[in-house]
Amino acid sequence: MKGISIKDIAKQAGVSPTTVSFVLNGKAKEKRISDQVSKKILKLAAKLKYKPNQLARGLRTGKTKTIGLIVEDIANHFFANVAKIVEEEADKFGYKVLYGSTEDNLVKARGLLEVLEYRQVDGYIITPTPNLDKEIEVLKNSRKPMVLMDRYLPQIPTNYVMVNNFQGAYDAAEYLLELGYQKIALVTTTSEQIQMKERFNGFTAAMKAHRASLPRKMCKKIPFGATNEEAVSQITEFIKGLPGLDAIFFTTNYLGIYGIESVKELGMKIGEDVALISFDDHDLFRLHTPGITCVAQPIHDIARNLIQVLMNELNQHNNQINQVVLPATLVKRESCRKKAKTVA
Amino acid sequence: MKGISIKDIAKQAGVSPTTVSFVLNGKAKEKRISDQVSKKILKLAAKLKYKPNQLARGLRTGKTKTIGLIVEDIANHFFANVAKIVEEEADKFGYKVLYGSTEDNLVKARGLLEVLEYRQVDGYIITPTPNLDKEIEVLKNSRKPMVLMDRYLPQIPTNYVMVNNFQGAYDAAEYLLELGYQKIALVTTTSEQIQMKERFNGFTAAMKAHRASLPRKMCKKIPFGATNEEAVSQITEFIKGLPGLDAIFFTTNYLGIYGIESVKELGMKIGEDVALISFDDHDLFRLHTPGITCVAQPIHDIARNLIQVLMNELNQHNNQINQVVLPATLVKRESCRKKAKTVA
DNA sequence: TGTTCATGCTAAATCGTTATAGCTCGTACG
DNA sequence: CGTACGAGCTATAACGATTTAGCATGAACA
Repeated sequence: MKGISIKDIAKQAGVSPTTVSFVLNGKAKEKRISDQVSKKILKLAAKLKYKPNQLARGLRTGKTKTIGLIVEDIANHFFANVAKIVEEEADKFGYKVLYGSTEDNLVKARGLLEVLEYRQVDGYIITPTPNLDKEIEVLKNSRKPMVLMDRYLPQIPTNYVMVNNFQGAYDAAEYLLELGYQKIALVTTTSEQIQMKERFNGFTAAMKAHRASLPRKMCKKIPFGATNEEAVSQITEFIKGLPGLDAIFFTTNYLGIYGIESVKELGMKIGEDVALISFDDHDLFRLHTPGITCVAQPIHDIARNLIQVLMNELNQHNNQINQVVLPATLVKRESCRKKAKTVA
Repeated sequence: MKGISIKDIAKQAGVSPTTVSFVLNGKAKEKRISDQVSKKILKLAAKLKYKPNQLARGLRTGKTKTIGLIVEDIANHFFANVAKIVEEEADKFGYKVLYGSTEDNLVKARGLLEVLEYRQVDGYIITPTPNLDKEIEVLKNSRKPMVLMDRYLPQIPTNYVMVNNFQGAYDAAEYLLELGYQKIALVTTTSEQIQMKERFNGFTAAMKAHRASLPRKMCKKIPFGATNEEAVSQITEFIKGLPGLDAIFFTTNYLGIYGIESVKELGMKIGEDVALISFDDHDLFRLHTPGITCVAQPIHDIARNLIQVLMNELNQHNNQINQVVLPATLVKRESCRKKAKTVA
């Protein structure tokens, strides 16, 4: 049950395979193929439902029209949504997407990169894990089209598309202050990743700018590999140790989710006893009662820009670097409200 | 910057490409290549980090070691999780996954199938949209390895892996009755898809078996394409029209989520004024207060079985059909509780 | 008549593998 | 001495496209 090949068309049209190839690649004019012959070939191709063999084509041209997408976790709301748009956008350019999840694990990331090389993908969209620098450098030096997402490697100048983590967190802090919250805590992870650092920095910068204080004891770092239960209990203890606390900022959505659990465990009411605000949106935040205020990433824009940048690289090997930083938007829900001024 | 080919190894080893190919494909013994030569080739291959060109190999063998995964929506919790495990499991067999979302839209599904054929995937995992029968039939007749997920087409016997929708819904009904609920309603969609029908049938069967009634007016069908607001308002109206209602079963998670909103809008307390139970788990159900009881699908098992069945097809073209139906599990949370008997 | 040139097409090489058919030894056997 | 056989390897033809180089043909021109 073999498919129709260029030879079959050639035979039926009474011309050579070369001619067929020229016509089907739109080079009829350039290669001076008569309109008569051109039309005949085009008609036949349509009639026989000719589909070029991508393998043969790829073997000859060295292009697979495939891009590799490496995410942290495809089952995660943010990455799944980016992946979806990436796939749709890539499709518009005739590219398919091979994906894989790293779980933020260096070894897995290496494995994925290897498989993608093996598969001869034309370009890469990568969410780098910690310590992936060397591999990224290699990719960069071999001039493979590549764009990083969600985070970048400060030591290596590369293309990337990210949200403005600093600004997003800054806005979150300002918003809390504006509403009158005074005893504000922050929960982040021990991960040294740049995006987490920038969220932390943005938040503290805003606090400083408004002469509010964020002493060390108001900041909690949850170990990166912590289980659900560990994380929740650590946050619970942290909150317990802070009487008078009136708002908490979480630097990422899963921490925010743990936070909701912790707050409930303590019998506190979200939005009344304590305000919650988290980086990254989530279905849960939207549908929770009360809704959880958050700093949302522009998922569509991120995905679109990723493909844009990659296609740029793919089509013209200029060595200009594209670094896209997109604004985060504050999504206001009921977990933060105007606070009646209380005497400290 | 071309890669190392079999020819390079051949040249350096002073043998023919054929010999190299034999050795690297583990056919050294069979093809009577001496151990000496074998070892030399293996060493060289390792030293040069030889990676076979998948395109050339695929062109020659007709296999791409790639499978196509068609889901309803990769951004959806259930499908994203299945996709993740599918990717991991496929990797174990040396397969990569190309994916795409249909949005349950026939035209998109057709497009995806076309692209996947074009890409010469070796096998398909498909979540069929409504009316995809013809395309599935074609695939089946061309003997392409294929397995359906989440739903099947009653008219066409094919491989599939699904949860036991009937049993899951049956269990849900029994559980509600056991807890003492009496005035029970059901909310489903107008979609004619088999999995929805079976959930409906399972639920009604259990009711009948226990001589409980589920008159037509206690069943609500929400139009498939309804927007958030429309759905919520329809459910709200439905509930309003049923005084004394004490429990509601939703046939899928997004309906359950709408249901939560509706109940809240009406000022009723979940688990107290009315019990909620939904098919399909969701982060939101787990983290909601009170937690929402649901019938959960065994995501890991589903993904593992999908790959299992597909690999079976891929490796041995027996034409035996594999239909795997996995048990659903009732996840008990606080949205349903023991009800004090009331006088009707 | 012979050269030049444009037109319209094709032969053949190539990409990197795999698979079929067979070649060249040396040895053993009658 | 001839030949049959097995061991150990290789030449070559695919797979299906792209691409380079170039072959006919006829018209134009000197």
